[in-house]
Amino acid sequence: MAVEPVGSRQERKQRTRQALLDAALSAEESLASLSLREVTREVGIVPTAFYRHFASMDELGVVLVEEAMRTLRAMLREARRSPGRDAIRGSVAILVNQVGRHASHFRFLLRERHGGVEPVRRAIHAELRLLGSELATDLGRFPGMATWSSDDLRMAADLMVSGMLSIVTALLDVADHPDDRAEVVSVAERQLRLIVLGMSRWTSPGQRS
Amino acid sequence: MAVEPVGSRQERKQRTRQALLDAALSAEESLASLSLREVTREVGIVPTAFYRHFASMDELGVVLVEEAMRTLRAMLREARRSPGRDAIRGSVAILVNQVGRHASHFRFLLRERHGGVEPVRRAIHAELRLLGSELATDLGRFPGMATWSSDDLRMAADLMVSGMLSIVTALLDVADHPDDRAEVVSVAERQLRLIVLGMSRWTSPGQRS
DNA sequence: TGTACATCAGTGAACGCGCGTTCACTGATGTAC
DNA sequence: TGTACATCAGTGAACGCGCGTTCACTGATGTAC
Repeated sequence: MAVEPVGSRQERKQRTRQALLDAALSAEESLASLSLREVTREVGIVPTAFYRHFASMDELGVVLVEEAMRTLRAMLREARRSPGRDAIRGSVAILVNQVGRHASHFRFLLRERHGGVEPVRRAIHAELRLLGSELATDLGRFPGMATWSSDDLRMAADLMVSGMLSIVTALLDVADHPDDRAEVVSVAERQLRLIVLGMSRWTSPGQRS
Repeated sequence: MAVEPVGSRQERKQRTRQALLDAALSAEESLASLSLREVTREVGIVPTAFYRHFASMDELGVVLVEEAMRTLRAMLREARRSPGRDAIRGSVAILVNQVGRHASHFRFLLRERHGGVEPVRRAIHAELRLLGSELATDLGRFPGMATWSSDDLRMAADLMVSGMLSIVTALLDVADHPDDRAEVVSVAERQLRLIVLGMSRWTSPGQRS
């Protein structure tokens, strides 16, 4: 009783493509030192079949950036509409949850952001800049920050993005040591609290004038 | 008139060793995708001569981590004893200066921190943790922070280290666009100011009790 | 429903190349007397 | 100062290996009639 292949030809192609993306994402090493042959071996196809899906590993890498940034965006969207009460604790909890569920996406972004191959680095860089400007717009809608200059909003947004990334870094570092996670969470919450405290006392040029 | 080699055998060996380190440091790619042959080619020796100096590229990488961390430490030391007046502006100026002078060291640390090969990543990770605890001790000596709990000191120190790293990232990103540097400096100064403002209003558990 | 043809994801052989590492070596530098 | 020997940084040939990419192919799936 041979196993029948499932789905249309198009669907199966799509599945192979996703398997290639997943294999590259889950590798320990950076894309720069991951070979096309390793990826196809992992997926179980012959090396030459790779070209049915991507023109090069770089192209695959750029697609992975888009995929990972979609995860990051979804996380921020969730954090943004989290119920008030204790917004900081809630945001960190969402962060912990999402980093746990999509660890490979976050690991990929951090790994390729500085160490990656040029087109991938450029893609990440562009996406993070975009994220910063979106967040700046969002911050401007907060009642307490309505009077901030757009420059200062951008400054605060970038501070939050880089803060978020360093929290993600710390979470990934303790992914294998569950006992240390509580400590990381506690530090992250206090760091955010300190930043928010600073923001609450900040005097934007718009207000100074 | 042939050029005579300069220095003792030991001195010349030392010079070759440093040339290998410099070649690896200045490469665009991560150590993981840099070949031993590329490095020796750059230096102008035969590949097998590499082994007179290092057992492997990993070993060379760990030495580079030590070298780069020495630069980072020197920078922090300089910032620490910078004249008061405007400590934040002064610290950022030192950062800009050092990143300009030792760009390759900072680029190396950021590149290998997440993307690098395992022993190098581990070395960087350990060094940054150490740096954080040193800085926490220093912060505790500030008059205004004498009453902070050691936990909160560590939290603030880690926040400053990660903030510093993201400023370094931004500076390296604009290394080729001198026009954007002033903007990056302005943002960095305001971010630090915001954090210091938060710290000045922070109530450590030690004070709450 | 059946037939003839087109499409195309995956195959497998082949290629030239750069890689890390081994090994025996060379010849200038250093040391002991 | 001169001689005999030891050291050792760098050489060069050789190896087996995995790499990316080419090419002509196969055979199941899809489409037109």
